[in-house]
Amino acid sequence: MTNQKSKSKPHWRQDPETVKVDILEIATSGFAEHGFAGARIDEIVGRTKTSKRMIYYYFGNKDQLYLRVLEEAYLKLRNAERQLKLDELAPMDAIEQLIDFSFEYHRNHPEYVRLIASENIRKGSHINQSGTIPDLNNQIISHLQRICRSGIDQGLFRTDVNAVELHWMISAFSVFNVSNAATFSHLHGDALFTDSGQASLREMIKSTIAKAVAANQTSLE
Amino acid sequence: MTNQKSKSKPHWRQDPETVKVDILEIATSGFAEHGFAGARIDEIVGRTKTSKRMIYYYFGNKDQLYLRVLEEAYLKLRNAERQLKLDELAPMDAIEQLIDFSFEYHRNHPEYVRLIASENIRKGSHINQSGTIPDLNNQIISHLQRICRSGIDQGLFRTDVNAVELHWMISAFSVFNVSNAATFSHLHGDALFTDSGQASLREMIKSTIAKAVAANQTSLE
DNA sequence: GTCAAAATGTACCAAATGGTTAATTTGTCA
DNA sequence: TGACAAATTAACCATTTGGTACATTTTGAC
Repeated sequence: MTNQKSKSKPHWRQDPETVKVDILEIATSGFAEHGFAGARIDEIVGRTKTSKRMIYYYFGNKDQLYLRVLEEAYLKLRNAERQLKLDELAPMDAIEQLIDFSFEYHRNHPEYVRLIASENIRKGSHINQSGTIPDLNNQIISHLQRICRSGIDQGLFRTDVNAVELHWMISAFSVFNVSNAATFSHLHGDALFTDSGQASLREMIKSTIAKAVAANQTSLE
Repeated sequence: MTNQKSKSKPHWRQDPETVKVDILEIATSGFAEHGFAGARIDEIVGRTKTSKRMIYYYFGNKDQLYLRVLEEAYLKLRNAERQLKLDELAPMDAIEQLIDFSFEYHRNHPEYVRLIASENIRKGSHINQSGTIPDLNNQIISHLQRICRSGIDQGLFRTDVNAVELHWMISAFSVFNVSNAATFSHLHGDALFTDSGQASLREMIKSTIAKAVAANQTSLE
């Protein structure tokens, strides 16, 4: 309505960076909302400040756009993860803090979980083409390995704790809690998904994993 | 090539049940493979013995077909689950057997996991319209409740174990193991997804959950 | 100021896709 | 046996969708 259409000269400023960020953000929510196949380029464009042409200009096609979105999502998670100061903590505290972080991060970034769910439906066809993503994810494992080593050395952890298995467990809880919330709460009620339900779930997870990694305290056997 | 095209009269027999089953089976694999949005009616039809018209004749449209596929998948899981004779077992054994079952069932029926993953991307929009599915899923919870009650009464379980939380945990492990296998194994290696890796994962889950529900054995506190 | 390269807008397109129309055959039962 | 409903085939359609052609404007270097 109030657009300056009367001006004879259409007038705009070049701003590649902002355009790219804009596209990437909207595309993230678009793909997260509907999955890769369900997302619509036109719908994404509609919510963008720019035109469809720009998506193809900067990102090539739908697949490449999705890959960039995925890479960005992984990058953000691992960046946040890196800011944790786990090495200063006692091993068990470090693990509990990591669980807290993981649980809350996934919960607060459902778009990350959904992107990965969609990627798994595609059997990882996009992630396989990424050069950057695998590197990022070594961090968390080696971090966990340091913690495990330390816990074992101090006699606090079972000697056979495995960092990858541990990460698998923490991820399973954190991811499932978000990825399957819709069907689970529909089938079994939403008690677990209220704020207090989530808080107690998180505590349960921590104590569950703590018991799983803890060395046997009894001297039996 | 060898089709009887020369015959002037096209010749076929009516067989509604077989047609419906055929469609449902192929549709299951189609939706599981590509998700709801990614599945293509034409592709499904192509693998069917019947024609596209039949899908619409019997199932109405893509959404309703998907709903029927989903319902069928839930039905099969709960049917299999019902055949477990858990009530005859000691509480802890019952839980471990249930974990074994759940873990293996999901692993052997990835299409079930994938259908639900897709359904969650849609935020449960289909499952919400099903009258049959919610009923089915009460079974497992009440089953777990009996086990928990029994375990608590015998002093074997913590008094605050919660059947829904327990089901949440078992599901989280069983589902994540399949739903995120593609990305997880790409990022962290496939050691956990070989036969022996899966077996040890399963054992770890059982002992982890066993410790989580077990009453404190020490009389400290 | 000129000019080429980068950035953007507008209009358009071919293919894919979910769904339908119309006609034909099969089965059933009075 | 013939009429009528159920089952099935084959061709067709409107819309959506990812992607593009082409013109135009902005920017920065010289």
